[in-house]
Amino acid sequence: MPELPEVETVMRGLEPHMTGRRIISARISGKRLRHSWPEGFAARLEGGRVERLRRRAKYMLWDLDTGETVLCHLGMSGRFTVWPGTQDVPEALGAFYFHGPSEREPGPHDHLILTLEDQTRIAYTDPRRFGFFDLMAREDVGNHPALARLGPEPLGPGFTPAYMARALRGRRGAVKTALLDQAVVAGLGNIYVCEALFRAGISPRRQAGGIAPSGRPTARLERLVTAVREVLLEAIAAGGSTLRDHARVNGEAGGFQQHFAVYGREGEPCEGCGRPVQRIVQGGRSTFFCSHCQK
DNA sequence: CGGGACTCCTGCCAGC
DNA sequence: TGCTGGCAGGAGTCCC
Repeated sequence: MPELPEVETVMRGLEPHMTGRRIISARISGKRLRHSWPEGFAARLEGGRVERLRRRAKYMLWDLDTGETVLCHLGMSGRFTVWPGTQDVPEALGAFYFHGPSEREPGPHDHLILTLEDQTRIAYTDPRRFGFFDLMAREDVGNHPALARLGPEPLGPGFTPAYMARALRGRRGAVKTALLDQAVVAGLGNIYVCEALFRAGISPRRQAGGIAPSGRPTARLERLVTAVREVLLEAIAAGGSTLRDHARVNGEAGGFQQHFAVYGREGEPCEGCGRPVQRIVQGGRSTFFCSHCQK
């Protein structure tokens, strides 16, 4: 699920339920996710009021009035589900994650369940356990190892053709691999890199440094920056992409997967030229592209 | 510093 | 029907 648009969708879904509310109970599965749970994690959340939700790249942050900030990454399969306090647990989701509205016993892949002061319940579910939570003083957030070396936000002012020219100059690896490097630009994943390269008409196999030989912006870089921004904004507007499960906190699917031009479409006709979309492997991960439309 | 291989974990699907 | 291998939206570590 989670690249930048999916994390943004989840955060927007959680915001109206969490912002301004106090956490009265936090329960963790105790199972190790990508990292061990921080010392005293649940106890340090309980009693805290959520002041603000933020996103940085694929990370979500919850600022609490205790002075601490929760850092969360969804990994590959992490998702949040919300049950507003005034509402019954939805039937379908209840069967899947909880055993019933009264019991609300956690399912096997629920790792964190919050209860807020108005009885809203928020569950974090993650079968593969590649996600993680951390907790730190708010002023230390920027120094957290996961955040300290991230590149600019692709939807922020720092992501420009001039920046990309400097960032890619001299890189000998493929441009596709460079765009997945969170130190180059923070928040892109496999789907949106494939889609952006298709829109920009750039071959994923092209050498990254070859797009910016002089370290100055080029027409290709202009197209790339524009394509990345457009694909992300469209995906956010569609509520993200849902491949195997729901991305949104109310259980509804995102819709952007309907708009994939190349991702997951090996063998299907390219919407530009009709030739079959190809799949190759780069850095151990699938790349989908059209070798005719992308040069 | 760059980059490829490998790793963590479970679920799902195609193919036999 | 049932098993097996491959693959999946991420990212850290190790090694060259």
